Amino acid sequence: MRQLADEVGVQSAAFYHYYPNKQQLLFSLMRAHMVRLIDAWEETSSGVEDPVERFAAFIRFHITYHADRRDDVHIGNMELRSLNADNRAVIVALRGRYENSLREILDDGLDARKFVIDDIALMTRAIIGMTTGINLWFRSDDRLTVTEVAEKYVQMGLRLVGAKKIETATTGGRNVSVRTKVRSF
Amino acid sequence: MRQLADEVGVQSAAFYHYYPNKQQLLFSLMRAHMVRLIDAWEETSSGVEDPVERFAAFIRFHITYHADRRDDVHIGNMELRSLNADNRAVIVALRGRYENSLREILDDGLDARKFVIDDIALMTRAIIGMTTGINLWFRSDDRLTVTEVAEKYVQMGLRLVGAKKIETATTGGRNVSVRTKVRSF
DNA sequence: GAATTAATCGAACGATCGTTTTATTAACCC
DNA sequence: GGGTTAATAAAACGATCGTTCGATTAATTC
Repeated sequence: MRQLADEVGVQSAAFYHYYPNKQQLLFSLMRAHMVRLIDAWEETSSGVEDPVERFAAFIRFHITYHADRRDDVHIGNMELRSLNADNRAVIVALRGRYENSLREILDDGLDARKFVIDDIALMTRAIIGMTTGINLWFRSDDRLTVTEVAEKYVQMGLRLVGAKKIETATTGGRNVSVRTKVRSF
Repeated sequence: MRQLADEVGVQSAAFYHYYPNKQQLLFSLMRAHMVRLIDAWEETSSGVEDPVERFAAFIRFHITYHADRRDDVHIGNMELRSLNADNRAVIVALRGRYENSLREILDDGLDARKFVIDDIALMTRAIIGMTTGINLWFRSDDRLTVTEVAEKYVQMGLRLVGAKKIETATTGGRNVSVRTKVRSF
């Protein structure tokens, strides 16, 4: 708390005027993050109807959002264990709501026979896992920009759900297929 | 330290006979875990030559190992930040070695024209992310056993790397395609 | 502009932290 | 079986933790 207060330029006691304790402060931060995430996706996705495009938009959104707000996401993922049972349940529920929006896309795409998916629940988790992993390694000064990474993940995602290659107006028609075979790790 | 000592049934001071401090204790645990992981994979994979089968074996191994040793893996992933720079570098290097073994499989499969991959580095990370995410949600009393989950992930993985469906002697010829469309989340 | 409330400070509280000290018991060696 | 080393215990150390207290300053209200 003293460290946080320092960074804000205030005494640690001042915090307790706004939050009853450390737990509540953390919880507020995490809930605010989740709400922002959900809102941002709903805004981004509004108007995109086709399941395939919606799916592509989701991956694009998820990756860029996670890359832009590394700290929020990191705390959101790592500090779940520091929440008490009640607070954790709230955050987990919000996360579930977010992940559900992906699942619904998969459902719709399946109904529209645009996707070929064996197990929707698993596919949802696979895609969330695949795209969230980004946060562990992505640095903006790497060989690829966020947008490039996102676009490559969209392609991988489409393959994963068994969609035909997307003919894109949204991505500007550049159906990139650059072969960047880099062996160094 | 007192809590750990309690669980071992000993006084906290006794620990300091074996480890100079808490940092070293954590580091030893994490390094031991990584070494076990790498060794286990090398044992499992020895003798499997075909890139496609090797790839399937990797996913199968990764998932079952992670499901069996949830605690080790959880500490390995979550406590990296608690290591000092030097120790962290060692663990990260070991993790890199492990992930490299997947990358080599992808390289080989690409050379043998068994895979279609745009960006090997990204594909490696996508697969690692996708399969490691398991740990966040898998519980052994879920609707699927570890083996079933692993097999489904193998199928998703094969799709991701653009491999033709695997004609399996190793999986016992059961080319399962059960359609478990479950809508509840 | 006096009264009230909000916001902050400096200092302290008790609890807990990683670690050390000192002493005692157990195991091993020639 | 006496001497040495290994292993543990009990107690304490100083540092840091989250939080509270009492006092002071800033802002707002009527």
